[in-house]
Amino acid sequence: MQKEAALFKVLSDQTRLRLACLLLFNGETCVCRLAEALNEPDFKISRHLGVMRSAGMVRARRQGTWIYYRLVKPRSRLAQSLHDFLYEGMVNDRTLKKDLERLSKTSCGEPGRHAKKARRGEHDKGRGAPDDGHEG
Amino acid sequence: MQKEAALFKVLSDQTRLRLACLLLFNGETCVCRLAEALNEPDFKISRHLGVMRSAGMVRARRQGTWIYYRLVKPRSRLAQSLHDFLYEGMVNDRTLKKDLERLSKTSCGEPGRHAKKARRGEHDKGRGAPDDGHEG
DNA sequence: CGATTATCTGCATATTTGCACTGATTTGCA
DNA sequence: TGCAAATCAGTGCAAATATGCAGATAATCG
Repeated sequence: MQKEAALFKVLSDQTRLRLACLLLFNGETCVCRLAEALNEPDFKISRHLGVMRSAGMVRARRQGTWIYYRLVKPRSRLAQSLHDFLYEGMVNDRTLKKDLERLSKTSCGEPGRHAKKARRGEHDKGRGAPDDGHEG
Repeated sequence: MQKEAALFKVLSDQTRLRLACLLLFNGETCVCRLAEALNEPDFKISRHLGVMRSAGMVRARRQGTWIYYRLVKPRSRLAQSLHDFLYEGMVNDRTLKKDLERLSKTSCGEPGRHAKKARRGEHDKGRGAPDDGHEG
């Protein structure tokens, strides 16, 4: 059951859990928009997505300059249960709602959008609004 | 969603995942029998049970010399989903079957049983059979 | 009370993990 | 080919975690 423990480990990090939820509720999304939605630097998001990909939880697709990530379609009963579990458990989550809200306003430089994303060094640290402190 | 991530973190350790499964499938069990079932030293099991208890996942009940642990009854939809998820995902797990098998043969000194448990220093390290390598 | 059994805790150590920084790679475009 | 933008990968550091050992605590029995 090493495999299952590893699955839980992937979701034991809040950043990765937020990413998984965003992909679950928003579908395929590119890295830069995810970084904006979470208000975190891109290399951090990239790294966590790499962890999730290594665990076989997400898959990447390249289109031009951008790389789009999506949740792997559940093939096993276990994976389907996990998706259901995530969906039911998070559908009313406050952090997720905020993330989705930010996501809807993102513009990562995709064609037809204005590029205005958080640059390296001016990310989340030290903000005032406790968006994701606790909601249970 | 810090709370949910913490829940996943508890189960991200294989020892704790095995304990959770044993409690899910076997019900309330005392520490010594759990330690025998997992073939791990008692203090290690005690530590992990402490982590699970701090997370609100299990509850302890003292009866004489022994302390019995059980999974907390799911009260939220999320917790119920997690139990279902665990049950469905692990019911056919090889490691769990071995653990349950060992558990059925345990005798931690409870009234009416013969005491014959692993002593400190002679636990699992360096066995030959890869019981829990991978089974999915 | 003292001995025994079961469980928990303090301390030290090894491993793991997250994070920031930097450089390399890939892609688009002229 | 050369340049710019975005993502990926390697390194060093600090914090968190797991583990082992020894000792402490709690309950039972004689």
